[in-house]
Amino acid sequence: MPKAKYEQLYHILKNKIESGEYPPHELLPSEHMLIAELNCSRNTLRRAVAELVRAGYVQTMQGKGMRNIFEPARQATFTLGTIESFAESAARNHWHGTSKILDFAKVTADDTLAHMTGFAPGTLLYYVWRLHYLNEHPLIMNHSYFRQDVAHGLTREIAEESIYRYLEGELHIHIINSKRVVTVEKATPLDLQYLAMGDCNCLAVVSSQTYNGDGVMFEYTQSRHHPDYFRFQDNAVRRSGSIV
Amino acid sequence: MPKAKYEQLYHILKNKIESGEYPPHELLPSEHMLIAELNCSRNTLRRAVAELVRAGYVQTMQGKGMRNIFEPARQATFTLGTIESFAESAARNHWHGTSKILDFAKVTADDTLAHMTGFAPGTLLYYVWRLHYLNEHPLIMNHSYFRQDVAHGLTREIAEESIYRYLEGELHIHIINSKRVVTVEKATPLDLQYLAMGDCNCLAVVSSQTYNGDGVMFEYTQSRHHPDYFRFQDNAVRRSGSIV
DNA sequence: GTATCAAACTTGTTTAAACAAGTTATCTTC
DNA sequence: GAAGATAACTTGTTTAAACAAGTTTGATAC
Repeated sequence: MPKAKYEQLYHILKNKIESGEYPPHELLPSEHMLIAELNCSRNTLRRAVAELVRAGYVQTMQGKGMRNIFEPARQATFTLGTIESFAESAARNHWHGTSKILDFAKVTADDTLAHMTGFAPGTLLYYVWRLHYLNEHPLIMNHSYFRQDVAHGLTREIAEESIYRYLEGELHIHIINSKRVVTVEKATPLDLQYLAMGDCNCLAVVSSQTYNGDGVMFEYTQSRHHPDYFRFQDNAVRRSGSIV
Repeated sequence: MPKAKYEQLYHILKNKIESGEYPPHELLPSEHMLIAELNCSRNTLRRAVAELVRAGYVQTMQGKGMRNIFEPARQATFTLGTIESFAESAARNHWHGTSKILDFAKVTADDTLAHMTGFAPGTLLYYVWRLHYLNEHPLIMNHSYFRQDVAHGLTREIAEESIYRYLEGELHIHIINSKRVVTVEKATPLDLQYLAMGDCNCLAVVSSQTYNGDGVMFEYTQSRHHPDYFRFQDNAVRRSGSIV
């Protein structure tokens, strides 16, 4: 449960939109009415609305109002490839997700690795090679590198369970920010061997750099996804000629 | 040039970060100092900073300050697949981009098309089939559908030039919002015929629904990208257990 | 009836103030 | 010197007010 008031308002409005309490493609009540209904200031309401805009739920129009542009996902939505961990995604969709560690090692970043990951050369790292299964099908292969000084004490046994539960629960690391790049790459022999690709010879690759609460990048992960089960959603807002 | 003050501040700070005036991985001046330097209120500054956070330039840390986490793109960055039009992307990167219309037609959305695009069945549409070249190489194939009542008067000749220039310049349509989904699909015979795929048999597909200033979806485009030249960037911010 | 203007809406931007909460440095106390 | 309290920072949240700007409604004049 979020403690900030604007986050609570965000979820209240989001739920009313998703449940259809606010009719699709119609205008929501005006700011004035929502303020009275939700008992908040205009600024706080507007902050909640700004997040709804960002998430693609409503669109505001100066002088007119805000329109509900939410549409329920049309297909059974596989929303992998987000900042959610695999365990979280699986739980949210009531899937049976399991993982297998293929390798766990301590490495030092050489120039090649440093260039690929963004860590400084010489950085001491944990390397974790994981395979994620969904309903017994191998769908995602992850190559992860964690800074040893941040993810202190990480072991193969912990990685078997959930790395993020250890980082957040035990080490109290706050994961704040994640820069991600999605590309499509030719499948390697390793991909073909482990991912049951069928006759596809390419896969979706999500490279992410993750920062902790101190602003230091502590994780680089290259996530190689079976193309049939990869789906990446985004909502872009354009205003006054500039793209955000 | 953005007229809003917070957008000006955003660009001022963004430029200082990109140019290295603020040292990488160091703290920026505090809000207090930036307010004095930029001659603005705290709220306006914080709005600019919030956009820098979203764009992945800085990371704020309560009690500590804001850290510059910008890193210049390491490889010569092909950043296609954004909300930018192909013409805009090409111009920004000083590339020679050309387009070819393969088909232009007026169609009516049947149930299948309606299901795929999100338009209501029976909607009158323009269909535009385009091929985009970068330095003479065919890289992107677009299947676009525009509502006839919104993109009124669109012709094949206009599409040869720039559709968005017509929509924004002539019809004064404000493009506000674009919902996008990235997937990886098996290449069709059409893809192989037009896109010079080499030995790849998959490609990146960006499906987008674009809304105008009235909140009506007026465009659906399926953009099929040559895998070697597809790159999609994103920055995710996670806070207090919820993902935004 | 029609056109025009004005009033009453709507959202967008900016400033100000106060308090909450997390971090760092300093000073005190032992 | 070490520990702990305190003061002085930092960013985070909330409220209030005023004005700007776009849209709709309705009254007025013709």
